[in-house]
Amino acid sequence: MKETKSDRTKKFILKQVAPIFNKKGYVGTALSDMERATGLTKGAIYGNFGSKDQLASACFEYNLRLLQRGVYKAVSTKGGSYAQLTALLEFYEQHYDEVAAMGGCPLLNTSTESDDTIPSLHKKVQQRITNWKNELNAIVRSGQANGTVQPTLDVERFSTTFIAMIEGGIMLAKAMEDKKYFHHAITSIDRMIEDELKIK
Amino acid sequence: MKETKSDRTKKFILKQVAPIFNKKGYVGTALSDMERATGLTKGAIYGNFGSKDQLASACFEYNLRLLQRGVYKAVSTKGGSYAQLTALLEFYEQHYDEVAAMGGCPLLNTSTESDDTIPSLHKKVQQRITNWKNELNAIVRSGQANGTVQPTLDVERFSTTFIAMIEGGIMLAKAMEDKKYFHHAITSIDRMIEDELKIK
Amino acid sequence: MKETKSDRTKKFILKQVAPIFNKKGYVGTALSDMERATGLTKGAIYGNFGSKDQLASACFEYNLRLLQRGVYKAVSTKGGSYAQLTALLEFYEQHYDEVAAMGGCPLLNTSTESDDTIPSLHKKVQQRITNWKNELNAIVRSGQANGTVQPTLDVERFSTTFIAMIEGGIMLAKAMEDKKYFHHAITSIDRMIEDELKIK
Amino acid sequence: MKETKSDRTKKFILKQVAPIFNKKGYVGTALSDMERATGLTKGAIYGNFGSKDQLASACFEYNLRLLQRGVYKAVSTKGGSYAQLTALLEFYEQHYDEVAAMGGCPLLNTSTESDDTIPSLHKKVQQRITNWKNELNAIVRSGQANGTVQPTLDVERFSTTFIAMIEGGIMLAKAMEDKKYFHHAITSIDRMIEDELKIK
DNA sequence: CATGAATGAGACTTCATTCAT
DNA sequence: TATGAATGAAGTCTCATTCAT
Repeated sequence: MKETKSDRTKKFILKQVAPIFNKKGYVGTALSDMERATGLTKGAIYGNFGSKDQLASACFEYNLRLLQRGVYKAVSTKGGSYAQLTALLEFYEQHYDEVAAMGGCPLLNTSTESDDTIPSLHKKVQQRITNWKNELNAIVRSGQANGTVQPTLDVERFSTTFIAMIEGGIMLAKAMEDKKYFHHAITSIDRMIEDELKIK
Repeated sequence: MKETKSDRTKKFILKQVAPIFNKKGYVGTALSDMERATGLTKGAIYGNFGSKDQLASACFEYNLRLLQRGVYKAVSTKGGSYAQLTALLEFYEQHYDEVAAMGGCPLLNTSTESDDTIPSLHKKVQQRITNWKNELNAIVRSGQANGTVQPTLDVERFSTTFIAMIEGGIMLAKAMEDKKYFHHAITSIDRMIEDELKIK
Repeated sequence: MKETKSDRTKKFILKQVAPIFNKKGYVGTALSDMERATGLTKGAIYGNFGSKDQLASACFEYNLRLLQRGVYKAVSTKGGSYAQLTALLEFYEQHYDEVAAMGGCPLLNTSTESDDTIPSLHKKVQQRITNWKNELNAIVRSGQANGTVQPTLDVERFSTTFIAMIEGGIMLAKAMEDKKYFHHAITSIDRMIEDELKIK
Repeated sequence: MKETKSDRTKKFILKQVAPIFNKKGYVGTALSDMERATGLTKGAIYGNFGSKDQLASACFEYNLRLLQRGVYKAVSTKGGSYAQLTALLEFYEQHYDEVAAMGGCPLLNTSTESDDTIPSLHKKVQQRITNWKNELNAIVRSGQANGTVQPTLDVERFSTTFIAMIEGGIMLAKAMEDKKYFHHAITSIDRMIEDELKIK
């Protein structure tokens, strides 16, 4: 099946509009912003996505996929829980500037804006967080299974904390406009792995 | 000098409007929302605060003061770094429901909305984060001074991570609508204190 | 009868507000402008003048009286039509800068703003124009009576043209921000007197 | 290129709105007035003109073009300075009722409202006055060149006075609601031509 | 598929005015 | 008298959305 013209336009719109949504938020992003960014008319945008809502959802997923694309590559080549977790941390640290430039982590941004007000986005956020957590869980549990990770570890707590530190670290670094805050978070996750996962 | 009627009205407006700003954000909160919440007219609101901007700033500070009022009390009665840090964690955990009910942590919410778009709020967020960090630094350093805390600890990293975990934990718990995610963060901070601060 | 406090306040308000009305017009002048200019509150202004309308009327008269005060002095000391007319022209020319600084001729400004929209002011404008014209008529007719002015002159046309040139000259000078345009008008009136009034 | 729908709507809006601006002034004309006059919505008006300011400017030019269209025709068919000047005066006199009906001379109205407050309009007024004056200058100077007009005449003063009398005359006639005041001005210009331009 | 033009609701803000104190 | 506080209407402008072409 060939890629239709519509498919190409859709992708183009997403590429231009997704970072705006991430920076200015759902309510803060106007269709006029999108017209400016794409050079298309409102009509064209509505023709390709049925509503602001649907476009916002698509942008949210586009933004996340952008980040995840690299993650999979980084992790999948490694064997062993520690190698994979370390690869993750390295990946995040290496790509912080990109994330900052696109307006921060879409999960964090969308989450704080949508949780009390925009159910459709809120639901998507929940799914993504659950996925992320499950992947971390899997990595750690495989380590427990092959005896390289502390069997008594509360895996859920570890994964949750891992995510919390990444997101909290991004929030701090973005707010303070200084990536050292994110670096601190990464270092602390590393220490947590050392202190809580390693078998001494 | 007595409390004027204007003072009372201002406080009343803040009390009614601050949680709305925290839930719906700066852009998402309309003056019509405020009219509904206060029973006052736009004119009255503008008479007491000069603009949406100024009211938003005042609400941000109101929301934070609300949280901090209890914190000071909780911490100031304790002696010793560990007791103070533990008191903090206990306080946060005990008040999570309130924070969730008011729409989450104002620092987190305001930060993610304002960092790319609303300079006046962004600046206030930076100040508050800096304050919070400095207070944590002070607690830990006094412990180092009296020999109860690891002298080699990177205090800045600890405080930063502390905040990141609190904020990341709130974000997760609110997004997932399950306070256990916040509890995990608290527990992990506790472990971090055990592993990194305690002298063995 | 002593001047009451109310009288003093009224005068003070007029003095501060009248030039604003002249510059910004009736619709363009807001009560907030008046508060700023007087340091008084809306309530005080309403207490002394019952409405924006009444205050505007009072300001119109205040502005005109300001101009006329000097005119009377300048003319009344002279004897003879020519001397009086020349005194008038000299007076206008000497005071152009003041008039420009106060925002132009109140008659002209109020006239163009009010003629299609504000009956109360429009009526006052008509009265003032009529007065002005009658005074000019009287000067010229007394000259005709004592045989110093052309008896065949159409006095009404002369007086009308006199006023039209003064007002048109002010309009041009203010619009072009160059008093030479007013000077031209004065010169032309002088020539008109020479050509049409003088008996050769 | 055909006339687009937008062009037609723009013209329609101008036609309906321009006289309102001329009568009620820039500040006095509200968007609601325009909605009423056109039957269009605010959105439609803003879609065709970007702001009240731009629409006001366009209306000012529309109003003037309306007047000038006839002037050119009237003058261009005549040869000789006197014939042209007389044609002008005749034209003005014949069209006074129209001008009165549209709210007076746009140059006069816009000038007195804008000179202290609306720079964009003020600038346009200056340009138009300059043009008008230059055209009159050209007519008179061509007469001087071919020896039919007094060579010693101060042409600038003549043209300036011509305009001042037209505008002053309109102001008086509109204020007094009696066109005889304008007629007087026209007659006086005629006399000025007789007395100052003609070579005896 | 995309545009151009329009809508109607609602945004933030300021207006003239009132009235208890 | 004058103030402080409030009102309700109206101001300009932008919003998301629709639909004929």
